[in-house]
Amino acid sequence: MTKRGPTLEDVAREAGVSRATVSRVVNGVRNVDPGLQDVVRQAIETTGYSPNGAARSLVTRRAETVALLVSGAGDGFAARVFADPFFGRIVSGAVTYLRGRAMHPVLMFAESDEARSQVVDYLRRGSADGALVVSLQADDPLPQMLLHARVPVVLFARPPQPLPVSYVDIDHYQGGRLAAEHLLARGSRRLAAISAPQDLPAGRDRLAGFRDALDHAGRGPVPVVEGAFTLDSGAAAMIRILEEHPEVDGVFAANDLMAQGACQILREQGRRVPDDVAVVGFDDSSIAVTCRPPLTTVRQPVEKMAAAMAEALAGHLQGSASGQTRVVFDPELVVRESA
Amino acid sequence: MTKRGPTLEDVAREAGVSRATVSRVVNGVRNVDPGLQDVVRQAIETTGYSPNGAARSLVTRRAETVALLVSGAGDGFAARVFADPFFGRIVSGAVTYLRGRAMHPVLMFAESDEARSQVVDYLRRGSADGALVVSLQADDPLPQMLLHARVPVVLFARPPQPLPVSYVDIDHYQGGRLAAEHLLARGSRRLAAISAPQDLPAGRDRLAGFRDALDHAGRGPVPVVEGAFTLDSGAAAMIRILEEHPEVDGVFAANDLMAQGACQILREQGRRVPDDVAVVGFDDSSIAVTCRPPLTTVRQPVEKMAAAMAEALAGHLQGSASGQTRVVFDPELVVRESA
DNA sequence: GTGAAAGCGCTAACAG
DNA sequence: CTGTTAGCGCTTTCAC
Repeated sequence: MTKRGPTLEDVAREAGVSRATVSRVVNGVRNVDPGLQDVVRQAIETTGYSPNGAARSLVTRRAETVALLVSGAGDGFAARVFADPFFGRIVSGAVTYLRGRAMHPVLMFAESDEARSQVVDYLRRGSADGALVVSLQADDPLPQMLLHARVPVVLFARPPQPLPVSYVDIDHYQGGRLAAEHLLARGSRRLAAISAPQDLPAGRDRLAGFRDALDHAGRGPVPVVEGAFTLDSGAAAMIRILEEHPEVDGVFAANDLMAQGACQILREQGRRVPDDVAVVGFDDSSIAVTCRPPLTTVRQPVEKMAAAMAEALAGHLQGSASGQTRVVFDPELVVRESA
Repeated sequence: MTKRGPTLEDVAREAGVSRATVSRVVNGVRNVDPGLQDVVRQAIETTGYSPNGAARSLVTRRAETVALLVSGAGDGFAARVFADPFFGRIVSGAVTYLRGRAMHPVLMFAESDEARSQVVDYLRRGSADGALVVSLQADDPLPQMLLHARVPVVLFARPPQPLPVSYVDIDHYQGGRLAAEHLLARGSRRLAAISAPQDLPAGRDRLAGFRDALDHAGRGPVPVVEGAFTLDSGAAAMIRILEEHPEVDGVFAANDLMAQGACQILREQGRRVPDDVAVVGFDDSSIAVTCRPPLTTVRQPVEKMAAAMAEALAGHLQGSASGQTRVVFDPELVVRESA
């Protein structure tokens, strides 16, 4: 690693100009004679020069990098996170936006106290200019830690506790309503819900919207089993619902992965989807398409949301945005075969 | 962003010592009086000091960061990558190893020419010290670009063209044999294969091992349909196999995702797995467990392989490893229900 | 329009 | 064991 590439100095010598001029050319600052520009560019070419990021960051105080943080807990966290295609969409959306602004996204996992403090450290050191964070736990301390460390941050989803922070979200309540109304409209009468964790605002809102729509239609209270966003938890919830309410003919699962688990159980128990039991999921992740049958689901425009997060962060970084930015998107029902 | 945190200088003043001493304490260099150490640590505490990464990197020429590159092509690449749990395991393994060495993994996608040059740029700038790369395309130019830029790199899997580069892989040929022998041993006689892309060494080797084992057992040539590692391609291949060889009673799919696609088709066409048609997958990803029925599959110790990659890279970085490191693991058959 | 010079915050010899 | 002294490679006033 004693590979010391050429520096500005080398290029300047080669081009017969000063470091300052080379710097201006490299950074596209005008006020440089077009002729000289060519000479410099030529010199850069022949020397194979590439600017040193550390030196640059040291003076500009910018790393041109933003951290994309996924926070949660447990062993094999990265593997579990990737099990839900949801995250691929977030990353995709963020990457797409950032790429155009020449910012580098770096994905990091914060699944333990150690990992969290390493992440905060990374930001405090200035290795990244800000963070986009997706938090999977209600009691996740990461957002607070980041805020406390004065790191510019934008969250995916409104945090469980009120925090002076920017975030991007969808109207989950409305999403729950959409699911209920669709099930009702197609004729399902004995409904049940596999909810998201109720310590998450999204979980509460989706369920509240679902329930309110049902109440509004005079379709009283429904059985609810709480899931954990995983395939297994969806399957387990479905089993319990079938035991306790064998007459069920419509289920709203708070994400697609749980809906898939529910479908598997239904099929195993000989119920046809949607003929015997209709199933509505949430997210419209790739699972919705590959699931058998393909899922009717409430779509979150995740890529757009991620792009909005990146945009908000970029705004904060260049100081054009003050205070908190909060963007709430509308969900949309996507009808496929499961309901 | 005019937030200029406290510097070494500030801490030194607060503690009444020189910058050098504070630096020593921060970096855990001994030769510092224990008493002074406490004073310094106290000063760090009260000032809320955190070292500046750029300044440090500038002199150490190390970013304490390694890039984890996933290279391929196409729209929504990140989303597709995440659709295969395989990557979660790679990330998991690498992260686990790196964490202990206080190195930060940064995940980046290189799915277009633009993205690739940005990635190379990132490395050339010194923002990361080296790269672990997972390449999904036979003609991927990224490894070459990295090598050319003199970036320390370790690949996941042997590259299609011989390259003077370190890599970690498994014995795919042996994996194909394991699959064939298992299918034969359980009594399947009319076999077929859904292969991986044949421009990939892994794809060729898996198929060769499968075929050779069959030949060896006197079970002649088998129909082969090439897939693309995706669920859909597995399903499509299965459909074609059923059309052309309805008598098939055993299938080897070159990864779990394609095996899952095959299982879905088989079920839809009224074939029981494994009773009518046995299916063997490859990878032992989380899909193998969640698939119905759970897949018998050839396991790649992906987490260990990723850790080995990180270890090899770390070796190169500290200069203790010279030339290329090549590690080849043995695959292992995991028997579940599908065969 | 261009160059000279002053750091950015840190580590690493080198003295003492 | 501790302090002094040089830079690391770059951007950025400030003169010219």
